[in-house]
Amino acid sequence: MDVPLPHLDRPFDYLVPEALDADARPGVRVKVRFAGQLVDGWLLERAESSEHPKLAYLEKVVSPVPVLSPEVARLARAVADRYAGSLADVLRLAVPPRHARAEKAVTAADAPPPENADASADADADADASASADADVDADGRSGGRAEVDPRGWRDYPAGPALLRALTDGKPARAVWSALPGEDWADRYADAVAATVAGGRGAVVVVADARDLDRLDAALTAVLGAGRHVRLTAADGPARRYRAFLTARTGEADVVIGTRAAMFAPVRRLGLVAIWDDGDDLHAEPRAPYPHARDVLLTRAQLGDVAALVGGYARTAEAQLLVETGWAREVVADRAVVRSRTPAMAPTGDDPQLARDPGAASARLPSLAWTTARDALRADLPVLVQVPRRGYVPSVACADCRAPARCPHCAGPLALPSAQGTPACRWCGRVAAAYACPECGGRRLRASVTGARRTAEELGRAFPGVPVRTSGREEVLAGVPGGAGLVIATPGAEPVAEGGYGAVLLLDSWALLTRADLRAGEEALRRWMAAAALARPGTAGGRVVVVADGALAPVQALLRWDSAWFAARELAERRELGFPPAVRMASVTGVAEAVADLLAGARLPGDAEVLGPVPAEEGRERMLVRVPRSRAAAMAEALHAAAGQRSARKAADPVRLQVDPLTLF
DNA sequence: ATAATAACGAGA
DNA sequence: CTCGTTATTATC
Repeated sequence: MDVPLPHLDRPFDYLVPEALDADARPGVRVKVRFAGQLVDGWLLERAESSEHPKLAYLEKVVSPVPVLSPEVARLARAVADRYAGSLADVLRLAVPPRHARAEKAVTAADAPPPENADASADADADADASASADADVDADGRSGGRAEVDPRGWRDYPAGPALLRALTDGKPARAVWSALPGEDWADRYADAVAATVAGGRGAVVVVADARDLDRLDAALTAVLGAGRHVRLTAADGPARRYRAFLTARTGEADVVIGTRAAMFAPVRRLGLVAIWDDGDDLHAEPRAPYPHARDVLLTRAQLGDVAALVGGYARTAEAQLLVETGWAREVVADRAVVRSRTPAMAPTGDDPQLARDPGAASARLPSLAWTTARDALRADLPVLVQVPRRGYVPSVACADCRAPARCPHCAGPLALPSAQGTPACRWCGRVAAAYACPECGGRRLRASVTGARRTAEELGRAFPGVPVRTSGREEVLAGVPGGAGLVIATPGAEPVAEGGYGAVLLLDSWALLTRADLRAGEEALRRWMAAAALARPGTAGGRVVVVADGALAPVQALLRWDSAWFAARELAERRELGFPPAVRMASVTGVAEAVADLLAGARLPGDAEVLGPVPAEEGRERMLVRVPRSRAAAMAEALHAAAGQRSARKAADPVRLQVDPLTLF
């Protein structure tokens, strides 16, 4: 039933009228009379009999195309359960809205045996190159005794060739991959997909944004040719999206790549799920029940005996957990290879007062950063400058060592209610009157508001006569030429430079590191590594300057190019503090009475801790529930059931449930 | 939204 | 005790 009410989150039985018998197959969209009105629904399965005494008839089959495959139906149920959500909400994410014209075009081209004509004169003059039903590989998949995929690109990683072999052999290998700097990750993913396809199976690959998707698309086209894979992304609009979806559903394409809209893509004989850069917060779905692409894909792998590949330059704490629990194996390069590929890296002091360097016209670049950039430009090499975007949440940090201040009781973030007030915890509300920094013993606190106001002009003035390009929110550059030039980019928008950058400057790290966020360190490292990966190796003159204290752990991890070390440390710390992914958390947000009401009705597992309240956006508050990972399912079930009770009695004020919310503070 | 069902209270 | 009215709850 396509209603999001949690108390209706279960199947209902209907009679199938004779006339609809043929079309009423599992997976089709239907309309049924429910509580007097016509509602949309999904036909999950046909049964001989029903427990229910008086059944109504199915009103209509919306379309005979079974858009919900049994595999995806099972996955959607599992995702709903994990996230304390309703199946209907997940299905809304999993199956794109029907587009009748696109459906007609695809089924018309599909129903008669393999026809080459692209009959979509009506659809649009779409340059849908990757979806064209071009014919050298046919839909029978098997594509027989195809030679093994050349593992050359994976040879830098001792476990790499074995991974490709396992994929071709159809084994459910699970890998956490740490990419080397300078690695062409899209080519490596294309190898993995090709290896899977060579074994007669399909693949789903999810990336964070359109730029990564274009890169992967190009790499796959080079390896597989056009027609074998299809792009699935919400940015393509409803018609194209639905069309790509159907192309996968019918088995015409057995590889689906896309942004998180693709995570539920119905691929036949699925053999591999993969995600690139799983730390990017674009992988978190912003609509209920807020599933994360990594978790959806891993659930899919788990349910279906499917291989999984989680890769990035930086490793997340979640990926580290997969490694430490033995669920996945790490695929990493030897230290010697890492050293030979890494650009020369150096930290430099970041105190704004130090920036009054006589050589730097802009007075904002520390001298090491300035000279490094100058040298690269003189060598006719491009220089990348990474500048964080403005608008990070202000928080409170130790005035002496700048460690974020945490509550001694529950490790929540401290905040200063007023300039001269006493710091208080934003989670448990306790006042931390006698706060002493656990790092350095300092007793003074400061508000860490970031004032990063650097602009391209400002930096351009520091290097007169050098062409300056910017890449950011409004306009993202995919690539820049190899000669001398300055590129100013915000994190995630760094263009690839031909031949690699001669220098990469990472500025304003302080703003990244003091963010009131559990993932601040991990996120800073992720962004730095993504930028540093674009530099030439040190042996070819590539240099990276990070404007940060070299003693800080994320900086250390960058200098050594060792995000596995950092992720392990991070995960250990989260175990200590009781933070995800070491534990499972859920947040309950709404007006105070509603939140209290829901929690009062929730039969939470005995060892659940309830933290809060914390003020949330206007008038609302937020409570956090924390359980050991072994109780995760029970917690989700209890919260979903409690939400069901409330919706059944039509409680007015809505409550938002989020399992593993992206931000905790 | 609407129908069934349970709960309740007044009057016979 | 029964009937009529009103809250409650399930909705194939």
